[in-house]
Amino acid sequence: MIGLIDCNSFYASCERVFRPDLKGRPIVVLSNNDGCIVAQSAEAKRMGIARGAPYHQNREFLESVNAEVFSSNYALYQDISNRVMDIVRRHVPRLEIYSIDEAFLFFEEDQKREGLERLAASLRSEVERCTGIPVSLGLGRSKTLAKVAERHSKREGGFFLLSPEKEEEILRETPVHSLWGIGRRKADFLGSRGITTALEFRNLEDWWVKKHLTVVTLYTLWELRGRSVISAELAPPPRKEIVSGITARTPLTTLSQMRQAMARHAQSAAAKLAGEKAVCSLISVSMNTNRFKENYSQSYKGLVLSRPLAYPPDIIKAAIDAMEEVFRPGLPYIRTAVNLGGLEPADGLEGDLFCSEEFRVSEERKRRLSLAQQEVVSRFGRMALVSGATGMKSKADLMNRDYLSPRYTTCWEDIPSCL
DNA sequence: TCTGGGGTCCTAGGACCC
DNA sequence: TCTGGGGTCCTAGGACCC
Repeated sequence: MIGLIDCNSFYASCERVFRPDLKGRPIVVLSNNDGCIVAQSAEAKRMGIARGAPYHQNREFLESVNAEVFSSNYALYQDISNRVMDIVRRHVPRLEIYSIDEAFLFFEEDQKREGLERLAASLRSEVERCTGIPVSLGLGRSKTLAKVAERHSKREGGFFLLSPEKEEEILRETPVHSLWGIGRRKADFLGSRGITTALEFRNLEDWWVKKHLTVVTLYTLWELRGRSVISAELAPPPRKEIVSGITARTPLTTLSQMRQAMARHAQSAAAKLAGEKAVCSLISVSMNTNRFKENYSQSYKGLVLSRPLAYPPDIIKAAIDAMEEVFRPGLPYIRTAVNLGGLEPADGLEGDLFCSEEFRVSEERKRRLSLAQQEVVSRFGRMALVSGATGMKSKADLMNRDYLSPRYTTCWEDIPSCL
């Protein structure tokens, strides 16, 4: 049996942990820049507030129902997530952390129903007691069925074990668009062929799904039939790319503004790369104008690097060079991003047999400088040592976060106090 | 005025090679 | 008149997830 544990309305629940006065009140959490609604408490969901809706279109309604609004506080959410996952791991050692608020749990084949129910009950109560976060748990024969079970558990008080005998009944009442891996486009396509429930989808023939949809959708079909084909990733797989980007409040139109923006993204991406102990061999930059306005335009440039890079100033220079090739002065760019690809472990790198002694010395110097920079940053904070090319501003400085809650658990100044 | 960000995987099509 | 075929690699774009 495979379980899926999910933190209920995670971001909203995190905000409520330190604000018990918000019990019973609708809460919404906004995306970066306070742009969209990305999480809602159960109360807000019941009022019909949709995930992904632009905040500015819902502001009046939210005020009218006395909703509490928060900017995203990822430092807080990630820390609480770590605490939740530590507790879950103590009960079920074989777990795969799937996202900030979800994990798959893998149980022995022969585990009895009563044992699973007992385990689920103690797991759920301990997580809530120790962290303040309510969680729900669903179990099924595959990851996809565990997702279905978890969704159904919301109606069953937070736990549901989807046994094979119950699958047909539950899949009949599960809309096909709510399945894991079936998004809007695929649901629309299936709907146009008269397929609206998970059961109708499960009864399709393999060749038809492969022909009209993708092989991934075929895996979803097999999983619904109880064949577990989406594998368990008990250790996090190495990352394949790193993206750093932001949507600016006011358009960037000059080359010097764009150089600084790209330097900031490149620096932040390079820091993540160092955290992964990896090097990159592809770098690309993209610049987009407002996609909701006329004359939407995007500029993109990818570079295949002649040798892998890890040294932040090298990455910053490559990003700026790529940007300058496609930058069009005067266009009102608002979205800018740097993407590092072709990631490989830094220690697996082979030296160049034919490189000069001078080159070897300079590479060694860069390596030691990078280590020193990481040391400074880890001790004095991310902005303690930055490239001058960034204009000495961080991404966070440029973001709009009007409703940010304190970093209660990760910052000395923000620790709650009753004095 | 305001409409996110960071990931993964798949597919189609072009370039290139033998 | 007729203009191979199969493999690989890369890129761009689409779809999906949270």
